[in-house]
Amino acid sequence: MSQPIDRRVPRTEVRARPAGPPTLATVADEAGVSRQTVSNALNNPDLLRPETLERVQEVIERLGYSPNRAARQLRTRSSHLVGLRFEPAQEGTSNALMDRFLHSLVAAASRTGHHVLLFSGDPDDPLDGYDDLLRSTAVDAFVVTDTYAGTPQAGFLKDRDAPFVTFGRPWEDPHADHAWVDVDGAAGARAATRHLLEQGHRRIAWLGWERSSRIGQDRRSGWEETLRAEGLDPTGLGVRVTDNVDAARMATHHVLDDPSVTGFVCASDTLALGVLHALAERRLQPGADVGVVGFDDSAAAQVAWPGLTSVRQPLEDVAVALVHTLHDVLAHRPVAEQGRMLEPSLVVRRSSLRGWTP
Amino acid sequence: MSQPIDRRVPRTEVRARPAGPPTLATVADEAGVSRQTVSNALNNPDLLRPETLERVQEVIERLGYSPNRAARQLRTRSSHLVGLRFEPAQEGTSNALMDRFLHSLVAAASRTGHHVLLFSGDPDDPLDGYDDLLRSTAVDAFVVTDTYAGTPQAGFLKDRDAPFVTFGRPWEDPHADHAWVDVDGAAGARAATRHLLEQGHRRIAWLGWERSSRIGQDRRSGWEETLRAEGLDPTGLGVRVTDNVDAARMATHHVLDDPSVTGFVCASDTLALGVLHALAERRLQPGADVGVVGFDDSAAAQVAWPGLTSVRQPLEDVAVALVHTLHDVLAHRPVAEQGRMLEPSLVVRRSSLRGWTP
DNA sequence: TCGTACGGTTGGATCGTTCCAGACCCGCCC
DNA sequence: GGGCGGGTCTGGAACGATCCAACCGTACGA
Repeated sequence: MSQPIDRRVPRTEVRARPAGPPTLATVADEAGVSRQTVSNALNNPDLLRPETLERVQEVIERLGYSPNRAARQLRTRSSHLVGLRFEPAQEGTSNALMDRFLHSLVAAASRTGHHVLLFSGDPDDPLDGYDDLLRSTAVDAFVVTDTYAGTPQAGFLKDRDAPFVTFGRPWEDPHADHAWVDVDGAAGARAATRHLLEQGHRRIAWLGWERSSRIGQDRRSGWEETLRAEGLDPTGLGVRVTDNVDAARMATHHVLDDPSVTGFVCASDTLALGVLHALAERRLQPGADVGVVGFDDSAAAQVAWPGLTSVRQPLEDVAVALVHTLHDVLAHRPVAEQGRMLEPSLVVRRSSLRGWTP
Repeated sequence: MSQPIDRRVPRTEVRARPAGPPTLATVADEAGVSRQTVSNALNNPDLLRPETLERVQEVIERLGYSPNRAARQLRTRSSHLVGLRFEPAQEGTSNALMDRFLHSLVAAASRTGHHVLLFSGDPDDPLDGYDDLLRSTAVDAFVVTDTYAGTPQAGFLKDRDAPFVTFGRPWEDPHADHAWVDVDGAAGARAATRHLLEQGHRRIAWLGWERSSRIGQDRRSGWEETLRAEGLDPTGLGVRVTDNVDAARMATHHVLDDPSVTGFVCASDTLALGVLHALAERRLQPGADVGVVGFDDSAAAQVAWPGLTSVRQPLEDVAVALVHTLHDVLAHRPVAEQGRMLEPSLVVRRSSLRGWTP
């Protein structure tokens, strides 16, 4: 009878070069210290004697060691991932917000050692996808962006006490106690309207969305109160359409049948482009004949002829604020400000300037 | 002396409801089976007796159990995450490709149980960010999108034998043996040029990028060979500028000083919008007077006046092909086709149609 | 001299899953 | 009746990190 071969590998002996990347144990062996010491070198360097720290760091550097995320995640219960449900921009609208925002978010998150995990979900179910990630403890927190009317995500996530921050204030429930960051749309519309007033326009129309859009209502209120503050009557100058170029184009023709109207403030760049289309069809010159201002400063606004003045959201700042807030939330620290409102700025191009010629 | 309090918790006893989500052990206890059996119910259901399977599934459903991703990732060494380095679209260009592509990728990946992890990197170092994720075994594979001249990522990743697929063929090295998916830019330019020929144009200019852009050269070749096939001479009709509206606008004016030119095929929508600007300045009508075709069918093309004809990349199909290929690569299966070339399509709008009036 | 406090370090246990080897039960065949 | 094989299920070990309790000198004060 042959002896069974002992395949066990003694733990303390130096093993053959492992197949995968080096582990913490590899580093510890190599540096002649224990695993805990290496761990401390990474997470609590000030606990080590300087020369020990240096020696360990040298080995880490030399072996190109990075801690295994899965192991760390399993032990610490934090993945350093932030989940974001990613909806596509609708075709036919110029919503390039997401691109800019997303990059800002990725950059801001990376500064705190986090990554962004994208997921999708059934467009008809705003909650789809969240639960899976939560139950499998795949992400530490969520950034919720599509906070349209109702925002069921907030309640849903709070019920499971999942950490999250919304980009968009809680419209429905002003006493909601979750953290949020938002851009002051009314202030943007105020700036846009004031700008057209300064250009000498008196009859300035509003082209916006249906009444059900809280964001749209907010922006509209900025237009309305600016006109009133100037002693002007907005009655009959506010129009509501769906967010699409053609609907805006047709509505514009209707508005322009009243020749006294010479200015348009729009709830989106898509709508503003519709206004520009109508002007082109009427052979009116944007800027000189009619002033037009859009909203969001999308890529389309930047390349449209003759250059579309637009309200620009400070998405970089939004991203930084979101990450900052998440940081507090994750540390179970009381969030400094529960809601942070940021100011948009106006990017002036020729569509609102009187004195230019093609 | 007081006895030290024994704080140990007996393993076999039923513990109080745990704080976190249910684990595999919870399910096993509840269903009266071992952990392995629950694991099999999830990963190899056909190993279980039907009634056992059903019982386990019922408990899983009832407790709302999802496997902990970190633990699974640690054990199986696969995270089900696909890394994508996310570069922002340049301001002032209308590159809305990323938005559409990204959503398609997220959707395609989710169908195979994968998520997309975004990371950023030093814009000056195309390799930055990859190594960290690799060494910490945070992602299973990469999708590489920015395969401009050189594509150092491919060599870098192959050296560490990290699984990856590129969106973009290996221009520099046609014998590179990594998997890729790409869109046939020359075919797109051919379709665009043919379309303008069908509209009756004979002198059709090309507005493209510098010679160093391989993608640009590829697209240009489609224009050139289509003209030649028609017995037309492209000499003097090809112009190279940087990808920005104003450069294109000025170049267009220069080209239009030769009144025989009545058509433009452009390497990007940004350039095509520059052509439209020049036409507006000359009071020429797009479509009727001069035919214009862009490339990429960006959001700006869709909302520009009077509607910009453009070559549309099948990004949804690209994403599906990428994920499909990754699937093979990850299974260490020989990839069916090393490179997959997809055909773009032409979206016709009024900028290239003769018979329309504002 | 001894107890104590403390910085630095150690090995074992643990997170939740899958891999592995083997146990058990049943029916079948010699 | 015993051996065999296949279907089903079990318990221990492992993945690679961090948490924890304890250990070991040294310095200090009583």
